[in-house]
Amino acid sequence: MPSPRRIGAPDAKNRTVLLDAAEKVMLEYGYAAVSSRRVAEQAGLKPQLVHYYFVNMDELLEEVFRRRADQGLEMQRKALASPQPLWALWRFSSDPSGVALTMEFMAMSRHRPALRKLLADYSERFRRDQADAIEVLLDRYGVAHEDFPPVVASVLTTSLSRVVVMEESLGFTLGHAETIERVERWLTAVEGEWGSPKR
Amino acid sequence: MPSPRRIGAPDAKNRTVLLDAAEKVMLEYGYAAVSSRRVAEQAGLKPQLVHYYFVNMDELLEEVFRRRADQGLEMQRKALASPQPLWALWRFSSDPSGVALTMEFMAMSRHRPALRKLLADYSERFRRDQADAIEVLLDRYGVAHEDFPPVVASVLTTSLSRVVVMEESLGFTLGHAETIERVERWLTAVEGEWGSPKR
DNA sequence: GTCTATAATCAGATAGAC
DNA sequence: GTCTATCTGATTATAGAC
Repeated sequence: MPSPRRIGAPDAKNRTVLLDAAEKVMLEYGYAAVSSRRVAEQAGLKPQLVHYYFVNMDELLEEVFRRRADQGLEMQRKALASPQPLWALWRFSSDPSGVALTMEFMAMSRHRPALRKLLADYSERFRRDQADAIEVLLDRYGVAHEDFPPVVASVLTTSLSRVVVMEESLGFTLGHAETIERVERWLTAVEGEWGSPKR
Repeated sequence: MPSPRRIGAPDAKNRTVLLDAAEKVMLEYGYAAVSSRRVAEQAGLKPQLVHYYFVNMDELLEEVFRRRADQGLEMQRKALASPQPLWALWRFSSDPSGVALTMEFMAMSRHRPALRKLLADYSERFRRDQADAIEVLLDRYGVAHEDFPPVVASVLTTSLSRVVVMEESLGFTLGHAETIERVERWLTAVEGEWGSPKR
């Protein structure tokens, strides 16, 4: 009943090479281009090796996501513990390749139940970490937020950064400067200029 | 030099059937599933007919986008001319299939220059129409907006509705209720409850 | 003007070689 | 434990039949 095919060790060097290659292909050409052949070509390996290290293409994609998402959670934690946490969060959320990969995975997930579950779970962790940190920070800065739950600030940050970065990648920027200016003006008011913390 | 292949008339019945089928496949299975075979199957036609009516798959995709985007612009105009224009805009922007298709096209566009240009052009028209209408409406409602340009309201509306709808399609809704509540509370304040205009 | 038979290429996956 | 030869089917596209 179980797949009789043997699978390469999780820590084998070529496995990592293939994961890196898959991520690069996805970023550069989109998820639809992540075929065993293209990934192998990018990795400088034979296409069949993809099927040696991963039971199927879905598993490869899931591993790419998991690896990157774990890195992201860690980076976000560092950002939220930095001297200007809200600024750092805004900048982290506006990272073009992070946004691009997230969008690829979201589009892809709509019809892959396993991947969708994975995305939903990680999204929840990202938002929860953000909301928890924002709550502490607003209190520390003395910003009233009885009628502005921290989780709403998290949704807002994610929404604005994602859409602005996505649109920018299309070469469409109408309204971006005005929007970003307002976000950054607020950030400066509570945390000082980016790079020179208030306290 | 030019393609010697003959192409079916733009108003032929089967051409429309194929466009409908392509849109449906895209919505249900994602852009990567829009192959001549799947589209033809959905349309109840032979795969080769796709290549008779469209020079290639990219052209088919472009036509699907153009058709839907034109419909969308028209629907948005109607929404913005309705008795509760801001409510109508919010609801229009939160249409799940509209958002899903937009996301598919955005993901797809990252590496198809022709499609990207098309998307950027239409995005600009959507935003401009929104910003222009919002400006008139805020004045009419007596909402001060010296420091809140209408185009920022447009960016905000698009960002929030898109991300919330996308996340919902993943089954991830943390913070949505709180966010939507605040948007709708504001809409109610300026235009009355949805369905019962203030004036 | 509309559609089909068929070529050329590319995909995922596996059994088996080293 | 690592990799390859190879099968099977899908995909785009064209040349040509009705």
